[in-house]
Amino acid sequence: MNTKKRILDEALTLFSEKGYSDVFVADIANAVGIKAPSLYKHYKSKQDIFDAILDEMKGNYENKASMLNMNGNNASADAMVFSAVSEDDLVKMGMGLFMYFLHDDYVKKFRKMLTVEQFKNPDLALIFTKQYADDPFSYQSAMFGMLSAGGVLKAENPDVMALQFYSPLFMIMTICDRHPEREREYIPLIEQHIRQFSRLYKGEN
Amino acid sequence: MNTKKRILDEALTLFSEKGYSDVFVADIANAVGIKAPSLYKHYKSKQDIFDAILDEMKGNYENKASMLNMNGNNASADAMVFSAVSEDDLVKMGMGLFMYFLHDDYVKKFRKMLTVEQFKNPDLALIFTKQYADDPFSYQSAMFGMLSAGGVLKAENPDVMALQFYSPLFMIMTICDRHPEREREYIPLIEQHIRQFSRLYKGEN
DNA sequence: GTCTATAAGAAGATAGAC
DNA sequence: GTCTATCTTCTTATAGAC
Repeated sequence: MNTKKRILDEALTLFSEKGYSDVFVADIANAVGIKAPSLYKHYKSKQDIFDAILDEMKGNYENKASMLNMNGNNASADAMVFSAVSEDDLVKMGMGLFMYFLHDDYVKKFRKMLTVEQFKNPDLALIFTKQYADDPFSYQSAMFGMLSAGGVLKAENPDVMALQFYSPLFMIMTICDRHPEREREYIPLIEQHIRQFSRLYKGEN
Repeated sequence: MNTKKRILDEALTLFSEKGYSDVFVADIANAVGIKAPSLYKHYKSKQDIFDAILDEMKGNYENKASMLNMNGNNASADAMVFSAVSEDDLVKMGMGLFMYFLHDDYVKKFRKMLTVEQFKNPDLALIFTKQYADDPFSYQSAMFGMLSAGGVLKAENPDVMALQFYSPLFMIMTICDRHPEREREYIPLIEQHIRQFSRLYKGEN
């Protein structure tokens, strides 16, 4: 891989663990296998590296979001697919979403960087909330709304349904970011949650 | 208030917003209203201030946890209190917990500091998970278990019930930490969540 | 594009007067 | 206990050879 791209990858890895300020230009260079001054041939400053990571992410996100049907723009189309949703379908969808967010290396590192930088940088706070709250809520709320309207699920507030479906996934993801070794303990709980959710909301038509 | 204590308060405020590394000794001194060198008469280093904040928190937590019945040690006693729990009781308990966590100035600042320092410091990661996951889960799981056993709520997995009850509170708290102005939008959703939860799990005896 | 050498400045901490 | 002055170290960034 070319050096310019490798700098971004190593910098993201370091920023996600130690935060922007505790990563020194020499650390990034060392991870790439060059000396610090060489790095300035590729980026004009440390801040420039950070900005390039953000730009790269913005390019990636819309693609991934639409791939995962997470952007809330096409929920009505997706609801057709889910109109005959079973408990197993919901488990598959929820576990797939959870596992992707939790294990995709790039997604995980970027989320951890957002986590530790969010209060210093309002832009990152907005990105975090959009990617991990607003977008999932908006998509899932639309989906549960359709499923309720179709009688597949009970006629309850779809915003609340989305909150109750997604929050456990989000919360356990944050725990696993801190303690990857506890993943084994929590994965079964996620599946039990989704099955219990499905049972509780099963329509009575 | 004495200077030694004020240093801790101002340092916590700064650490919670900017993280340990981006807060300079001069910033803390300035917030207190003294010059940086004076600060070394009270603490021997910047790290010493951070450690003192942690020690102070450890002294506070057990008291507050037992006050809030959050430590999971006396759930059986509390379940008696809740054995005749109504939807309004559950709303009161959930909203009280949420509002306390979200608005208590000290609790909020300490949580934000844990958030931004968690990946650098394994001790902080453990404290975060204990205070915001393990302790609430253990208490609530015991409580819902009792309420299920007493027929007040359906006989479902109490660990999952605790996860589904508490995760939305936790997740919305993290959103409000980033965007305090969105609190007005989310508080009604929290209440709707608790009422919907209560209705879904209401026992059929 | 990578290196060594180094400038420029920031930040933690100490010395010593008051 | 607070101050001014200062030391030391660390960190970003540049200069210039190869």
